[in-house]
Amino acid sequence: MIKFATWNVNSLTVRLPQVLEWLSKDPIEPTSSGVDLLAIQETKTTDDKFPLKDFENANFHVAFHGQKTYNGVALVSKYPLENIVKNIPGFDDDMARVISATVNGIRVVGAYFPNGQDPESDKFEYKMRWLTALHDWLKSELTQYPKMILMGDFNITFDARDVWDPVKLEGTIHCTLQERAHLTSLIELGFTDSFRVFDEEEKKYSWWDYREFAFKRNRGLRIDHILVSKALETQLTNCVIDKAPRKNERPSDHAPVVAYFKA
DNA sequence: ATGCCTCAGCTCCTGAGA
Repeated sequence: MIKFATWNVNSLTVRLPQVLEWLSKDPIEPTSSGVDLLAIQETKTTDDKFPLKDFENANFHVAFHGQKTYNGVALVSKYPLENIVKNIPGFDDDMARVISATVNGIRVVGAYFPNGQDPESDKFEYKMRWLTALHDWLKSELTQYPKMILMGDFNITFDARDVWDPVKLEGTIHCTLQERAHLTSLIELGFTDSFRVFDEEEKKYSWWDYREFAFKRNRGLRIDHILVSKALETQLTNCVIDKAPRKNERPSDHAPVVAYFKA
């Protein structure tokens, strides 16, 4: 059994105790061991301030790529991380959004997709360019690494099932046709949305606004995803969103997503 | 309501998140 997870922690400095606690046991079976690899987004810390020792003391290998105030990604793994690559090679970007490594023969790409803010904004235009660059890069990466997992905070919903009020939010950020077309392009490279292999229910989300008691009212979006390549999908046995950490006293606005694989 | 909550930082307000 191999367990891979993704979690936008909204500041690793604030969430470190929760992350270490969450890593200590399985999200479904508390008596079972914790995940083997966690992709973290929004560490919001520079590399010199990354809590390396805290993870090493807990026997984890880590790879991180951060910056001041915003963004920042990391991989936390029980197994050594090989061939670490930061960001999208060839794409000029001053934001720390992607980190990749190979673990047990599986290529792992952890990504914090741009938010986009508003479909009319410059940030949305950047999001579109970033998505094109990611697609083109992964197309060639897949030929080199048939077993690949692309996971993180995508900041895109697949369809109405991923949106608490699809009518009200139609065409707004995370729900536009342009964003979803890019997501479809990624899928067409040969990826599968792990969550929908097992869960076809509506109203299952990975993010809830801090305001208006959105979590309590389950007004959320499913924007955190684990995509697996065809060669890896044969090993996929389950995928769940763990809402438990969202109930913590000082939670991230995102919940972690976990995918399970047979060896 | 261009808000509501949370986080970081050139910190007592602002930008960004989603």
